[in-house]
Amino acid sequence: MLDKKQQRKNDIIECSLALFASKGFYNTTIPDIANALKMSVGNMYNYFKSKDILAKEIIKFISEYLGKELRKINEQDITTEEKTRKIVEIYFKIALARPEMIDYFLRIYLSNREVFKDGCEGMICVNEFVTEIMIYFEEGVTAGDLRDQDFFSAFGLFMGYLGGMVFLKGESVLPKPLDEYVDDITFNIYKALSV
Amino acid sequence: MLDKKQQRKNDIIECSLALFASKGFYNTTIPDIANALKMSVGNMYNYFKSKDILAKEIIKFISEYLGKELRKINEQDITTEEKTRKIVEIYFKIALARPEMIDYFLRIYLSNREVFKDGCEGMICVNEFVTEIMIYFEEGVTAGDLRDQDFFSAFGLFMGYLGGMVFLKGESVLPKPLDEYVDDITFNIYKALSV
Amino acid sequence: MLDKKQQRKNDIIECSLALFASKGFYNTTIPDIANALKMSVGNMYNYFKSKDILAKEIIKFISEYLGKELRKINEQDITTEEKTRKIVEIYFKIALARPEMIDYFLRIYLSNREVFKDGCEGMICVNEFVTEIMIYFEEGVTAGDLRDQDFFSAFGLFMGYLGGMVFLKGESVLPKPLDEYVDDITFNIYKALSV
Amino acid sequence: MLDKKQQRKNDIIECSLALFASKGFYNTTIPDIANALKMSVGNMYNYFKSKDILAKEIIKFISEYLGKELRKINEQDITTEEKTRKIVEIYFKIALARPEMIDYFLRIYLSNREVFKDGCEGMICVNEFVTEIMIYFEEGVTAGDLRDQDFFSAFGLFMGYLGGMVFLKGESVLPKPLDEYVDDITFNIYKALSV
DNA sequence: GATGAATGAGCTTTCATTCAT
DNA sequence: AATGAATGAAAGCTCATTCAT
Repeated sequence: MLDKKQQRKNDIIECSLALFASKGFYNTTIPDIANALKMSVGNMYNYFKSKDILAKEIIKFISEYLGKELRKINEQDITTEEKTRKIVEIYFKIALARPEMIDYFLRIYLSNREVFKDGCEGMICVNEFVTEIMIYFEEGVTAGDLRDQDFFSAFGLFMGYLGGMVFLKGESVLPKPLDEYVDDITFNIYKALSV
Repeated sequence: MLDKKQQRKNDIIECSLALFASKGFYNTTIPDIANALKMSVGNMYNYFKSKDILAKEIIKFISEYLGKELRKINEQDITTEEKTRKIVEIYFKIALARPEMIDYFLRIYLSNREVFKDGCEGMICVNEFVTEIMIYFEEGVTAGDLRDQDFFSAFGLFMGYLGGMVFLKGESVLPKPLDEYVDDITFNIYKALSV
Repeated sequence: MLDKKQQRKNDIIECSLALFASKGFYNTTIPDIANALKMSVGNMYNYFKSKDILAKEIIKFISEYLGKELRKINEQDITTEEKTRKIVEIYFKIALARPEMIDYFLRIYLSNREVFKDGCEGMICVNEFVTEIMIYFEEGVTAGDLRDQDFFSAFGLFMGYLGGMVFLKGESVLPKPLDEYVDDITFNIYKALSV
Repeated sequence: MLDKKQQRKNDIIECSLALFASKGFYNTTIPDIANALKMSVGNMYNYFKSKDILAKEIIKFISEYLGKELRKINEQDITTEEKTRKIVEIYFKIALARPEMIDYFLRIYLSNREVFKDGCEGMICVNEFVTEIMIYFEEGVTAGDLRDQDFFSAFGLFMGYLGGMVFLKGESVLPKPLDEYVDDITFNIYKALSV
């Protein structure tokens, strides 16, 4: 039974993640979600006590997902430069295969402070993901590949850059598909961060 | 009279810019704005036919403002590296002095596609600002300072990075004030983009 | 204009007073009231910011109404016994002519503490009415007609008694019309309270 | 088994009595009650077919309880005046020891006509209690102690008075504890009702 | 140009009750 | 008897927009 309820929660998360990402938080209503799930509105509230709480669970879900992917890369026995490329690759791969995840991150989570104010202070709800970037960075420094600078300065570059590219993609202004930028971007990032 | 009307429009833009940036688009109501301006709700509609139109005028206003600042830099007779630094500086300076502008750009414009869909396709409403970055980049390439790569690849790095840092600032996770990052960031960007 | 808005507020108070008294607070909805007034739901909220606030305004309205009636009696130059009878009479008269007032007092105000908790602590919202009873009592004592006892002991008797009778009337268990009880009740009260 | 079921019904009654009295009928949900009893919502309905029915069973329960206490007094071989005092005493004693009972009576039963409409017409559900007051009154008259007046006139005085005092207590406006009013109140009531 | 009352659709959330297990 | 997920109608309240003045 526990499993079944958890499965249902997951369904709701996946479904509302897609809806929020594509229509925005305030333009997606609980009836919209319930409808898409062929579930009654009232029953939704048996799983998530409020729309805000649902939104927070989603970002945690995404952070865990991204974190796991990054962990796989961090665990590989490859050079920092190769890791850099793989991170760029996986980010764009996810942006392609599951665009709702990156979109949610960029457009819902980052932009609706008021929703995430209570319970996601700082980077709590996104901790799993940030941690892996931190590990990537610190191991790179330890290995003598990356310059030892303020972590956030490096983090801002890496993630701002990738996010920015996905934004541009979303605006349909990129002349080439995202994956054709991997070389350039990896090169730029590594050039910027390396010793 | 025309001037007076234009002045009034400007007041509305400045006021709603501040409100949208701090509370979000959907959490700022027309009565909120009217109230802040000590103006009647109905009268607001004599100046802007709808909330969405107002939002679009605001982003144009910001783009023009930022564009002008960048133009001043582009017009200076300094090295590309110096320009790079000055752009970083002015961006952070504005983020400090008029945070609502950068916030609006990052949290309202970039995140509420549905609002800007009709009328701000591509980068139309933000054209003035993007153009200056393009000029900076192309002149840098012409001067032999910057590598000749896809513009958006460079744009994404530059703007994604700066935006990312302001986001981090907003989340209060940065250990140092923004301006203390200028050196690092300028260095990283220039390192990434230079030949 | 001020007058017109005040008039409208009054209409709403009178109408919702009647509805609350007859159907109960929780069984009367804002749409019910709006409907009865041929007014839109949204517009109701231009006059009263919430259902609770409306409920509080109503009890103040009633208290003022009752207070004024009692004041007229207190101001008369008659014996305490005659005043006693007149108070009983006016109470029953109002219970007959405007039963919603007494009903609201007994069934809405006294029974829904949670609604009146904030803003009507103690007897604030009912002050006008209680004050007059207090005056009646103290003048009676001063005149040497009433025993000098704890005010609330006298107040509880007087008002509990009258309220109780109206309750019984509401339950349709009284064999006679209310006004035929005036003699008995006046006699009992005066007998109880007099020296 | 039957006994066990009856015991369970009793538990539900006691528990929901407390909840209704403290939070109000409409602010107490079936899940609230089920929760407090560590029982499932569905199972509650095996014992009481609806919330309204539960409410009616509760008032009967209270009436029986109060009735029994009064009966004990009526059966004693004491003067009417002594009986009067003992009734006041027991009423306040219960208001102190089991305030939920008196509160339920005053705030739930008397104020939510719509709930008790079908099944508790007149004073059916409260019959046990009223009967004892009637016996007290009639025996007092027979004994030559009380004036022979309309029963309800006397009942309203007695019960309205006591209820009023408990209301005042609930509003925290009484300067003294309830039991210190026993003398005054007994005196007033007996003075009013006696020949 | 200016006011603000009025509209009404729509939102989030609640809850008595049912029913499959 | 017991569980608790599911239903769905309805509640309080909001707000972009209109319009009579």
